[in-house]
Amino acid sequence: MAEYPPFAVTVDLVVLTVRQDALCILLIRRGIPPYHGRWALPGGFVGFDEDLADAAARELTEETGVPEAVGHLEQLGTYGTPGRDPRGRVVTVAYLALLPDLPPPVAGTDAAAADWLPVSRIAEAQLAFDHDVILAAGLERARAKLEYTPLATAFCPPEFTIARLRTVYETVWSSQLDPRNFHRKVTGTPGFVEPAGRVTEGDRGRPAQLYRRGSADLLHPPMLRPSLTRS
Amino acid sequence: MAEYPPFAVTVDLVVLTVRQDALCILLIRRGIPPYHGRWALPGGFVGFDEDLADAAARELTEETGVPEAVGHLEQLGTYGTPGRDPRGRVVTVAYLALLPDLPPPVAGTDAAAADWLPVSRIAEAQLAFDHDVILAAGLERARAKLEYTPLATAFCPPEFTIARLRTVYETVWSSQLDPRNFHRKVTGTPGFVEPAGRVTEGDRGRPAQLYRRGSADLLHPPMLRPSLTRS
DNA sequence: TGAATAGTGTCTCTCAGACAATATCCA
DNA sequence: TGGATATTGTCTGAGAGACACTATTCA
Repeated sequence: MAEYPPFAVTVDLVVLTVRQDALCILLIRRGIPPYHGRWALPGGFVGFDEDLADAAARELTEETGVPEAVGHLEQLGTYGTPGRDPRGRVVTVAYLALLPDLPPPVAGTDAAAADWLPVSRIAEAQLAFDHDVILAAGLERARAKLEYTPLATAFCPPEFTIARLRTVYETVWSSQLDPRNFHRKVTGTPGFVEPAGRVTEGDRGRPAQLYRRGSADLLHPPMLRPSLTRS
Repeated sequence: MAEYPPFAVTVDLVVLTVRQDALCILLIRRGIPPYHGRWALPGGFVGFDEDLADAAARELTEETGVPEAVGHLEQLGTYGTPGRDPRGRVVTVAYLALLPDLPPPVAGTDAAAADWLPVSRIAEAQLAFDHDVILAAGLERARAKLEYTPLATAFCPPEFTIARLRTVYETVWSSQLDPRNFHRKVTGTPGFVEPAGRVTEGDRGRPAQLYRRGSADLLHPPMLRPSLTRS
């Protein structure tokens, strides 16, 4: 292998959550060059004896403190254009994480600060490296996956109401959904959710049934984005 | 960067085509260790100043001789489990290529032989490395993408009949489709195909209109796999 | 003419979307 | 009681699947 050019391999994370009716992403403010002071995706180098998915899970836990079983983590794509990192030839494997709303993150060792930012305000943020491209891919992946998988439940706590699930869809898709049709569709899609047997308390209005994530990993029929329905 | 572990980065290709009503994949028989004599995905090391997609396109052209504009090439996923390559720490970025039927491939420099194998017979083939996992991912990606994109046209020559497009779907999905409903659906989906204005000649039966790929890159409504319709 | 394939029309069933109506809580 | 939210029911239109029927070629 000595005759082949050495690459550095990193993982970067697009960590999304829904908080206060806004789709938010976990970013760190870089404390070291390059891009010192800029917002960037959390991430880091892959250990020589470490699997890629393990490295992503490790970084996610380091940055957020969430146990690995919570939420959802999947590979998003790999970015390796020469020159994307001024330090050398760095190929990064991007992962997408979907998490329920969490307490504020702890700053990692190489981060001056870490915080949730609404994705609607990312345009002003001037992300480091090619992280704007990676983020865009993560957002589109998340929006698409809500259509045909039950991954919206990854944004929710273990038990949640249909209305909570609906706000997840509305937030990620930036569109309003009819509460009545949504309710019928979710409960009518086999394996999407299953009743927890309990109800909410203390809110305004009629108490809502609580549900847990179901066993399906593919939705039939899928939930369709209103914006794409018109052809 | 000197303090970070050096990786080798390769690209591997899942190259699919439809020939003689069988879904086939381009494989090379390895002429050098490791896995000497085994079938493997075509691929190779990424140049130090080369973009990942460029490396994939280069390998594809080297192995098949097709111009880059023909067919479809997209990133599939990245595989980097330690130990997946006995030569060292190799991370491979897999790409998926969909091509029209082509003349037999030319053997590359590091391949004792290259040939199209029906995917139905891959189980016996004992692929090298973790290429069976990568192939499985490529097949599932291809099957899924036929549902909501016009990529079935990538398996066809520039001008094709609806029946030809239908055999592509039937071959990739391993299921029979009603010719009449298929015709109505394809021609009724805006941007999927556009008439070329010519018809076939010399075949049995009524001549068929020829079509070209349309401008859409997403199908609304999508084509749905019969096997998944039942829920 | 008959076999073969291309393409159209029709029917039914399911489902998405609009929205009325009912249920059950809190103030 | 009135406001708010949850949940169910009804209607309509679009589209999928089944399949009869017509169109056009070759042998």
